[in-house]
Amino acid sequence: MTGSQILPPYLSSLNPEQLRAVLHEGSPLLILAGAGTGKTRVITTKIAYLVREKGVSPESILAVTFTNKAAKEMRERAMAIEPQCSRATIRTFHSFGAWFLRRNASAIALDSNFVIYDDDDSTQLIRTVLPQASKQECERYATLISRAKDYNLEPDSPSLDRLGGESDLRRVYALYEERLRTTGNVDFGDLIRLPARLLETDEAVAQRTHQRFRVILVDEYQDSNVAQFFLLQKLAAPGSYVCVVGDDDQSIYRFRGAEVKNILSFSNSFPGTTIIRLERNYRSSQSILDIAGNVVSHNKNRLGKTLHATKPGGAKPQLALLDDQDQEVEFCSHIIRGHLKSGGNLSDIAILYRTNAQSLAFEKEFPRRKIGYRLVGALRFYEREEVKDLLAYLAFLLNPRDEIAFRRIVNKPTRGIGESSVDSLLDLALQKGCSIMDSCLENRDAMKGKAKAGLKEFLDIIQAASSLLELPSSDIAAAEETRRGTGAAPKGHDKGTQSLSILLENIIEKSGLAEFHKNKDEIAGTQKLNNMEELVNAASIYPLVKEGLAEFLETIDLDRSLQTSAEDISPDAVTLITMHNTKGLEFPVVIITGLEQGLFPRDDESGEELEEQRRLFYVALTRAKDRIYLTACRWRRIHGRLFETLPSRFLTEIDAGLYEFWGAGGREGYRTGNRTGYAGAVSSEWKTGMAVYHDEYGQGVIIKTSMTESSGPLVIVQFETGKVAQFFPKYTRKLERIKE
DNA sequence: TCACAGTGACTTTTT
DNA sequence: GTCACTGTGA
Repeated sequence: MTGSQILPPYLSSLNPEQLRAVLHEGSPLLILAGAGTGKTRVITTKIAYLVREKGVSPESILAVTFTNKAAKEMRERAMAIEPQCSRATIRTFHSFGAWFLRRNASAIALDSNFVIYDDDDSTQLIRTVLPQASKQECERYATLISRAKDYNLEPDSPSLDRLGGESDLRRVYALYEERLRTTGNVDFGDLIRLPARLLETDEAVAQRTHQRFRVILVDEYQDSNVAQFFLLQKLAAPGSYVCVVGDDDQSIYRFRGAEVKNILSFSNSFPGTTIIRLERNYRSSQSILDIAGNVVSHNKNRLGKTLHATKPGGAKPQLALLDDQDQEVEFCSHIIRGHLKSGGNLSDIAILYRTNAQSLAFEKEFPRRKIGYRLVGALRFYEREEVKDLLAYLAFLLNPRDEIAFRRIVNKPTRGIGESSVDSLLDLALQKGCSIMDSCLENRDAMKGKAKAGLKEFLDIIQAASSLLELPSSDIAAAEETRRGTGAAPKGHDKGTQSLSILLENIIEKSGLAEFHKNKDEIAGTQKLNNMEELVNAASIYPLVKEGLAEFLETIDLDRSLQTSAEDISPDAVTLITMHNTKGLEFPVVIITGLEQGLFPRDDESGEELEEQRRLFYVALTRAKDRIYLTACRWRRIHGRLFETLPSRFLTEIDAGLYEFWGAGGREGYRTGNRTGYAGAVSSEWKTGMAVYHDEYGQGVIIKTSMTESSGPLVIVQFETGKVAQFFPKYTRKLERIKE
């Protein structure tokens, strides 16, 4: 360690590469930080170091991440070293975009009270511009438009065709944009695209922004998309310091527009870039890193780095070849029981899978076996009908041009306002260019019978709610204060100030949503009323003013991870989670299930997609600290049909010796009723030169066999068609020996 | 406006 | 196998 005695403790505890990354200055910096190498530590230390030692003002630092969780952690850890860091802008990309747009709203002809549309809202908006299209078509358009925005493409961009979408994508995209501007709202893509565009076209805004942010840091850079890259370029002035941190091997969001090229070619885009690799891994044992590194080494498109464990050795990963999902559950239960017996906790263990549907088998069986579990990611609180209903009332209060919110709530619960009445009110608003609320007020007398009464009812609800927000209040300044902060949820509001919860309660009662959903709960045994109450609770920390409402809605729109109190009741539980959702997490014991060809990877995945799946496997493997178990089932039920499968090609790619077969080599086998796992039997009946037959591929010859004691039999067959395939012969009956 | 049955679709999802 | 969309009929 170089002169560690003169460094303050927060720096002297870093390893040499980490320290170099923290101290670096004078050129763009790309930190290639492998899994578990202390990436967050480096970036937070760097922020603190700049403020503390280099006299950089915290206000001039902008650090962006992808998730709220990461932003929160980054802020807290930087503040722990240097409290002044609370004044730095540490946000997610999208929350920075929203902040930037509200602050510069007038420069881009937006009302700063805009609401952020989610994917579902976007789909609804497309439905209104394409009334003849089916919901599915509209969803497809919404996805394509969202992707177009990820790639920073406009309706008239020549390369829009490359998205491979429908022929009239341009037309629909243009219609959608026009309608979205009419509502005055923005979608997720706009939160990145519009700030970039504004910085490009408005010299004054650009100058102001460049003057303010002198240091720009981006975390998880491998997940950035083209639009985010573009925004980064526009944010960076000639004198700015740009530092990005990421791991090209962990880029797993291509399907959402993430562009690995951003990190692969960062040094081309920012000439003079210094690259620092962090390869000392503090999380996993060497055996785990060996297999992970071996897996990802099969990718061509990578910058390349090798992780070294600070924990040498460790248990080899174990592969269990199983019959079916029942055995998979049995196997996982067995591992869990064993772990508990040796003094471990349930929360040490994570069961990973590729698709959410795979969690079902575990969910069904674990309660019976008294295994507590925690299902991550599947609960979509904000997508629930009743939650969206209530949020739509709130959105409409904030933005009376919000067509999607209006359509959702005007006749819910039913008040006799039919579709034609809704359309005519909207048409009139569109013609006059006035808000939907104004259109309703102006035309209320022109409506007939039932619709007239219904509309009056609706307007009364909105106006009553509205008036709650317009009470004279001295807290607007306080709300502004919160808003100006770092994006953290407000800590609360002054005593004596009324809470936003009052507004939500009022709407739930007066609108009839309470009655409406209470009835549904009684019939279907659902928890809709409770879910709305959950939202009321969440609103309690915001003040009862328009700004408080805006803050509340933005937090909800941009941070959907908010857990309800009903969750997380069992503190010690096994984690059931998709591989995608594990990014950034770690567990002592990881079981990766469903390693079958057709499921992971899918058979239609090749090229870039296949490489991304391999990276996903890499991410999954590097979550483990001590132990990894892998499972592959011979029979897998998908969409209700039973398929016979082959082990994942990712398994056959791995060098023999990097993992062991579970149950092999005299280890205690396990039994499920009368059946035994396939892995126990090691066969030597397969030899090089042997003629074999396969149902799909026809005749072939074994060109290679591998038969190490620990890794069991593996044969490579060349078929007459020219195809070469690898098999675990005991595992698949598809391969038969041809008797001479 | 609602209830029903037939049809088809079905990865991953930070924001 | 499950869910949600879609169209029909009351």
